[in-house]
Amino acid sequence: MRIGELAARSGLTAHTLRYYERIGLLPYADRNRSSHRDYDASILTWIAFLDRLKTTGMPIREMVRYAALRNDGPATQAERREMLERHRARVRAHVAELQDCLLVLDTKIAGYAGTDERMQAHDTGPSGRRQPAGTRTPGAR
Amino acid sequence: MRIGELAARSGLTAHTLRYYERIGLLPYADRNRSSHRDYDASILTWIAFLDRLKTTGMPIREMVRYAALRNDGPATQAERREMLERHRARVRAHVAELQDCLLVLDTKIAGYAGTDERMQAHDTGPSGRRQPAGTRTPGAR
DNA sequence: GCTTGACTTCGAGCGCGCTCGAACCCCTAG
DNA sequence: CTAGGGGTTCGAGCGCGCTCGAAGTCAAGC
Repeated sequence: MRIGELAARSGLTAHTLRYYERIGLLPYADRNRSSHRDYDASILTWIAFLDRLKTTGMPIREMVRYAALRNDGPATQAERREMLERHRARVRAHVAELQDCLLVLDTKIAGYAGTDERMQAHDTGPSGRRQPAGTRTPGAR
Repeated sequence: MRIGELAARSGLTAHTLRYYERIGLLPYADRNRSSHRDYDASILTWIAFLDRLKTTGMPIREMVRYAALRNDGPATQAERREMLERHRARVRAHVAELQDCLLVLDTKIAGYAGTDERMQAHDTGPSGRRQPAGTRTPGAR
């Protein structure tokens, strides 16, 4: 597989794939006689994993470190495992934080909903309330 | 409150606070006779909310847009609400994606754990396993 | 034989979100 | 009167993760 096809199948651009090779995220690819990169399909698995690390916010230099360890063979497994465990802990913490923020967003949005109701009530006159007033969360901004 | 104290209480630097004012994230602060910014404590609530938006990955230019709408008064409430709803949807999707990634990480880490056991079994000989294999939770989060 | 298009290397540039330093001002305490 | 510490504006710089363009090579199809 050449770089164009890998780009299509991985969702990265050819530019990015070359960049990743340059910085050591992807192993140096074999070249054919025209010095075009010739990829094995198995690289897709690795790229997919890198994508997971990226999505979860691992900095590139850390991914590079992981890639280097992987390259160094089985002796580095313990260290790789520790890296992933540390990373997992960070991601879990981040998810918890996001869920916290989601609650805040919910409250805020509920506050706007309450305002809508009051405006609607105003528009349609004192007797025109469509929703009971109690729907609004009192502490909402 | 002057900028130094606000910095201390908000966790941002004075440099960042000035930057935020410059780009419109924070309202233009009143200056005292020495042209030092003089903040009201209520600004802390707004900064805390901005922090939530930032944590959840809202781009600054969008926060600036939100801040501008807020500044324009009640007429913009519907639009602000929509912004927050769209943002909430993105955050929820992102959380789901992260949870997906966590499963992958779990699997990967479990794989390394399996290797550890095999290595330990090898180190200590066929009869020397320290932990029953069943201790390992295969699908653990 | 020529065009086309996918590739190569190389180095510069970009968008984001700050971060920092220079040069200056003002207030207070010793 | 002076030193120090906090503030001011302004514009440049930085780290990250790409992104892009220039200039050249090569193989296939007309």
